Amino acid sequence: MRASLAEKGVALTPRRAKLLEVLVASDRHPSVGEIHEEVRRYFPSTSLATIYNTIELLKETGQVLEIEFSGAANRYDGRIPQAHPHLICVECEKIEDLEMVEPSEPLEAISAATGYRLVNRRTDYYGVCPQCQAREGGQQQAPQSLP
Amino acid sequence: MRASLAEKGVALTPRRAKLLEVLVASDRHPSVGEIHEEVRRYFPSTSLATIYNTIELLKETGQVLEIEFSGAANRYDGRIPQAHPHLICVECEKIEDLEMVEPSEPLEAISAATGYRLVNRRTDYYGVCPQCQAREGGQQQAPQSLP
DNA sequence: TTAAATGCAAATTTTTTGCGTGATG
DNA sequence: CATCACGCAAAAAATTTGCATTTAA
Repeated sequence: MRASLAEKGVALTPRRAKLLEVLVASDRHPSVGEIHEEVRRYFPSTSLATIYNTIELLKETGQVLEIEFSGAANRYDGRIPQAHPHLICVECEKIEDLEMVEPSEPLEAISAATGYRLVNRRTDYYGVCPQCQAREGGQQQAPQSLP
Repeated sequence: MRASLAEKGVALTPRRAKLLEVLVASDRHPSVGEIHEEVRRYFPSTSLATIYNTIELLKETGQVLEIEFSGAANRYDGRIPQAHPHLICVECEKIEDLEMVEPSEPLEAISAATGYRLVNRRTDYYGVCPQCQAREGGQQQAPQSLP
């Protein structure tokens, strides 16, 4: 993973190393803001722009998967950067990896049928997680933050 | 469709009727901006806020499917508001419905396995459409606009 | 006439960009 | 000393909100 960065000729600075670590250590699919907070615990002067820049680098080398949202901040998956299904709680905004589902059609079949040169796929399931269901009818829960 | 609005107790004003018409008449998955332009051709004083408001109403009654993007504007599908796969060209930003693919797992199976109460699904394939491939190597094309 | 619909403009939020400084090889 | 990393602040872009006015049941 670090090798990919080296290949690209970009330096693995301490800040970037920490960002990589945060990304890989978390299975919570953190947002840029959350990554920023974590990195700042070790490098308090780190700016948001640097986080965005570094994530851009990682996206280019396919080392992080970006999960886009319009209203809210994008979320990032540094553990399984290949496209895979996610389970998204619409209440607490938790995002989980969903291992059980494999999309039926391979990209090649769709490519052949449509003429598109496919580069990526996104499959997300939206719902209410068990914890939020249990809490239902009671008061709302604040969206989660990193531990 | 209009009945759904009536049931909800909201008025079907001329602007809203036009917006519905634009939404259903187009298979291009227009953005709010594009819808706005179209509606303005008939009601020039229409504001963007009204478009956003009305789309919010339609979302609540499940009459329009929102396709979220972070960088760009969201796109809307008023023809097939049920979740279904889309084919998205990353160059010209065209969005097509993809009929051939049916996600393998029914929501119920995933619900049972995960404990989530699922409400929606999103499946998108990203690639370069045949037209943009043909143009490749040449100059870039401007993103499409409504006809 | 009472409530809903709307226009307008300001505010919010996320992400991008420009520029100058500083670190590093 | 030349390049890349970075902080800072401003800029962009999409969406939401507050408020006053118009429309309409």
